Formats: sequence, structure tokens, C-alpha cells
Amino acid sequence: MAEKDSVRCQIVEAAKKRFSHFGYAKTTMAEVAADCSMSPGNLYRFFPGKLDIAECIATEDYQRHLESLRKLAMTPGKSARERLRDLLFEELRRTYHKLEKYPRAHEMATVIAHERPQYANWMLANERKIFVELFDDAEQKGEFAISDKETTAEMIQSATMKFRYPQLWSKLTLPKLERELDGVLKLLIDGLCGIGRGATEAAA
Amino acid sequence: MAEKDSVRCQIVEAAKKRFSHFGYAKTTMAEVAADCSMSPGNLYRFFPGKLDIAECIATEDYQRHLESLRKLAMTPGKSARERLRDLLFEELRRTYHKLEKYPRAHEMATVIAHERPQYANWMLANERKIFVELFDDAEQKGEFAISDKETTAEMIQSATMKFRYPQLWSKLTLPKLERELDGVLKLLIDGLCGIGRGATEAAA
DNA sequence: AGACTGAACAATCCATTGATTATTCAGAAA
DNA sequence: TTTCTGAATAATCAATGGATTGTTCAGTCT
Repeated sequence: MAEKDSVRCQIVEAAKKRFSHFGYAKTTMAEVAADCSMSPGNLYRFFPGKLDIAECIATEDYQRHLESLRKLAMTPGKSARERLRDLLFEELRRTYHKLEKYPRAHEMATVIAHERPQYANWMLANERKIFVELFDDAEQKGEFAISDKETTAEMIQSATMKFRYPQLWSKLTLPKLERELDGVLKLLIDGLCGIGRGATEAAA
Repeated sequence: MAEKDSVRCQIVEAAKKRFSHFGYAKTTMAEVAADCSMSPGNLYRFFPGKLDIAECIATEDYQRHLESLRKLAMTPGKSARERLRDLLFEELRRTYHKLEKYPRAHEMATVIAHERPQYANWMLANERKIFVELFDDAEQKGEFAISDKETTAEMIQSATMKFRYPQLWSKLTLPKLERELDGVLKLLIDGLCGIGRGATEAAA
């Protein structure tokens, strides 16, 4: 069992190197197998198919991301509003930098999104859980009370789509995207009327 | 001059029929010319190229749309909030129905967006003008006061991307999209705190 | 002179085909 | 028995070149 896991891990590492260097399409199962000193056929005892290796790599990375989001959502000593802001900014920056550093990641994301349409939904649902935790906490501390938290989380995701897959919808630079997210967030939190208090507080 | 315009119009009408029936790629300049009983070369006295005919068709249609938006933005007897809602819903419904009725329209939109990247920006800028007019009016009537109206308009567009090209980002049905837009709009107007008053008013 | 034509050209498309590759599985090795 | 191999298969990809099509322009017609 531990044996099996270590082989799986070896395969994933080999594939990770190939995928990020040559791209998903340009690496063959035979190459990954050779890197692991095994036959192509043997890969299929550990993964149902090529795409599943990619998904495994993506998920591994995504779990780390989720962890860091959870941490941001619960940072003590920060207002709920600040933490919400931190969450969405982290989301934007992570994907932006990831695609900047590993341009091949875009190909992988595209392939997975295309062949496994539910995958993106699963990611969104995971993040919504974090939003809901944050809202629960905010309610307890009397910062704001949201009646339908799950729905509200969906609405926030809907309104911030552009910042979740930044390079996909626009060719804006990161600073411009950040300024725009800042503006959207201010609207989402305070509403059009602005309420008066702390219009600058959010920009800090 | 009037002569020239009528020929242009004839070309546009012929192209419109072909494009919506067979698609942009599948109709040839020769066919459009034949429909107008003229040679292919003659088309180029009226349009710089094939894409410009498509753009002309799109723009004609878009101008009508803009007009209807302007009307909605200025409907007397409605609150600014209601009118803002009407605007965004009209936007959603129009594109949704257009693509449902003319599936070929998607191809044309894609081609134009790809070859003329500035076109989409021009459309967005036009609509922002309407938002700004609406905000001016709202300010005058004391409904809400927005400091930077142009920027606020940009933020609203940013937050409602998903509903501007509905079939592009999701496979949701119109009713689901409407419910989602409704939720996003409520957030945008009232903010997360909800302010207390009229949580149901927006859903009416 | 101005309006228009249609053959010519270059760019693009697209079907065909030959090569590559993901996946399977009968059987070898341990 | 369990683990693994590697040739066989079917699906996909990439190259090719022949046909199609957007665009031009020398020249005809009015």
C-alpha cells in the first residue's frame, strides 16, 4: 500500500516535470513511463488514464491553495470584511502568478475543464464552504448578518468570475485587475449607496 | 449618395440572410454578390472586406439595442434602482434570446471579437455612458450619490460579465441566470450588510 | 469619367493519408 | 499469485497538396 503510493507519487512527479516543461499534449505516456523506468502499460495500474494524472497534479496543488484560503478566512484580529478581501485577492494573485510562471498550466486547465466539466464546479463548491465559514464567523461577531449564506457565496463568485480566471477573460495586468477587484469588492460590500462610512478603509 | 446607400443596404440584407442561414464562414463573397446581381469585385466599392459587412450588421443591430437601453434607463416614474435592474436584465435577455433564435450569431460574435478586439470595448463604453446618465439622474433625485460614476459603471460591468455573454460562460437556463443576476444585483446595490430595508423589493 | 466586371493571385481551407500515441491484454517474470 | 512487460489496436494527430475563396485590378461598358 505504502509501496503503491510511492510509485504513484513517482509517476506524478515525472509527469509534473514533463507537463510543465513540454506541455500536456506534447508529453507521451511512454515518456513518463520511461522516466519512471517502467513500461507504458504499467502506468495504467496506478491511473485510469493520462488525464487522471493531470487531474491528480491539479488537485494536489489546489488542496494547498484551499488550505491557504482557509487560513486567510480565519486569521484572527482581522475584520470579516478584510478577510473576505484577502480571500479574493489571494485567489486572483495565485492564478495570475501560476499562469505567469507556468504558461503550460493554462493548457492543463483547459483540457481538464473541457473533459471533466464537473471539476470546476467542485472547486467552486469547496471555496464556497470557506465563504460560508467566514460569514458564520462574521455573524457571530456581529459584523454582518447574511440570511442565505450559501446563495450569497454563489453571488460573490458570480460577480468575481473575471478575477478567478484572469488571463482567460482579459489581457489586463495584475495591478489593473487588482484595482478592478478592489472596486467590485467595495460595491459588493457597501452597495451602491456607499453607506457613508469607510469608503477608503477597503482600499487600504 | 442615396443611390450608394441603397446598394450598401442591399448588400447588407443579402449578407444578413446568408450569414444567419449558413453562417459567416460558409457564405462566400461570390454568393452575396450573386444575390445582389453583381460581381464579387463590386462589393469592395462598398465595403473594405467581408468582415466589415458582418460588423455593419452587428452594429446596426447593436444600435437598436442601445436605443432600447437608453429608453429603459430613463423611464419616468421608476426608481433608479429599478431602472438599473431593467437595464441589466434587458442586456441578459437580449443576448440570450438572440443566440437562441440565431445560433449563427455566436460565430459572428466570435469572429468579430477575435479580429477586431476593440469592438467589444467600444460596446462596453457605449453602455457605460448610459449607466452614467442613470447615475446622474439618480443623484439629482437624491436616490444615491456616486462619486466616480464612470468607474462605478466599469465595476458593475465587471461584476456582471457572466450575464453579458451568458452562453459563453455557462450552460445555465435563462431562469437560472435571471435568478443569479437578481442576487448579484441585490448585493451590488445594497451591499453585504443588506442595510435592512427592502430585501424583497429587489426580487419583485 | 464613373460604375462595374471577372480573370488572376495569394491566402486559407479541408479531405486524405501516413505516423503517433493512449490504452489494452495475453503472457513473461518474480 | 501478483507484478509487470511490450506488442497489438484503435483513436487521434499532423503533413500534404488540391480546391476554395477573399481580394485586387486591368480593362469594358455606359
